[in-house]
Amino acid sequence: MNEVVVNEDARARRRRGAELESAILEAAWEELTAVGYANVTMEGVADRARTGKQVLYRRWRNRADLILAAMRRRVVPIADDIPDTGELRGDVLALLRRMARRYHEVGPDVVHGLAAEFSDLDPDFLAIMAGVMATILKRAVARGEIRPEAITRRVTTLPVDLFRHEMLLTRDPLPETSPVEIVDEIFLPLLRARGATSP
Amino acid sequence: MNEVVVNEDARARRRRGAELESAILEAAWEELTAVGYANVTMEGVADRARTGKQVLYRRWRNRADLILAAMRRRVVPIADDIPDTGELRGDVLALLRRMARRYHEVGPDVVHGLAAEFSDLDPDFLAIMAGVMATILKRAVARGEIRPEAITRRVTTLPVDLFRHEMLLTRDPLPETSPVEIVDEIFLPLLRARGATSP
DNA sequence: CTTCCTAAGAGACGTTCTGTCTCTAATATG
DNA sequence: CATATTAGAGACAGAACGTCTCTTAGGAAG
Repeated sequence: MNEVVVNEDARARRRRGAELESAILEAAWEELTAVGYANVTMEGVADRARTGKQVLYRRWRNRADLILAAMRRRVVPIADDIPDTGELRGDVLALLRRMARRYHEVGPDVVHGLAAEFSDLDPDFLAIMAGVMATILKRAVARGEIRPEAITRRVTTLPVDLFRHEMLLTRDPLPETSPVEIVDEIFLPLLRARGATSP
Repeated sequence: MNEVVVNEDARARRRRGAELESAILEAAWEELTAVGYANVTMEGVADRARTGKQVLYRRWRNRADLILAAMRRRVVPIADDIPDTGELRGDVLALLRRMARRYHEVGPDVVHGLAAEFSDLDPDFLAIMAGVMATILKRAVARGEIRPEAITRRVTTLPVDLFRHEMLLTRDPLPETSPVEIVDEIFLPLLRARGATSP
């Protein structure tokens, strides 16, 4: 008894470099969705990828780094195309909805797990979102929708910050209507008060 | 060899009930500040409190519950006295500053650690803050500072949400000026736009 | 084709912490 | 004084971490 089934042709093959890395990240993602963020272990991922722990540790310092890398592969970079609907309201709405889509793609469990592990957010990530909003606002200024004096750092990041607060700090399912509420109830009225030109 | 030093008079005494619980929570807090949130262990707390792990597990289900309890003892309940400066601006500022004081009392490491462990916030806690803000706004309405139609759920929680976002989602030291900026740059202009009566 | 070197695959290992269990003796309660 | 709790102490099994070692596949170099 205790026979070792060698699974011959599959076992002979030995993956390397990028191919192996891909397989590991794929396995990590599967493990994530299978057992949930809290229960992902290096051993579990290694087994699923049919490799050893050492191979994982050679590439990522720890669990969090590995999971983050696995997630990054899954997520479409958000700064690549900045919404441009020809109207401020549409642009901001599109941006928030894109955030919501990402959130649901990745899954609340993973988002919360990662937010927990890293505790603070990647400053680069915050800066990227601020940059996207800055561009959107700049275009609105160019169109004459708002006056440049209305814009401050805090005003710029307001809608994204509010939406992020809602995504990360509650576990309730994200209401479909949040982006519209944030834009119509908070952001646009505020800009109006701060001297936008058009109603 | 292997002598057991009995530390006679201190060892004879056996604490119970509330006294023991107090000592444990005190020890947990000391451990927290000594080794940092991530490195607090049940064993460490038990040793520091000169008791056994079982005594801890009899009272709290796990590490997070224990640390939360230790923190709660340290923190002045926020809903007990609602700021009442006679002016909306002063009230909101006072509330945010009270949040900041708590944050610094407890310490960033602990706040982030707990936020991480629980991932989402205690819904009760969110509700309490919303209630405090609701009272502040109600008083402002009574004074004629703002019109009741200006108030929505989202408007009510706005300043607290923004400040919380800043406290929890960045690890940068909290700027002294944030409360003023949130109130003067965002919250009051928004209320003005939504039909406050006084400038 | 032969040789060499890097790193994959496999698993053992020491460590730390968790949470449970067990035993005894101190102390509160009646 | 008698009895029921439960504190104090520590052993224990289990999980997971991160390190180490060993053999050997497979690419690179001659």
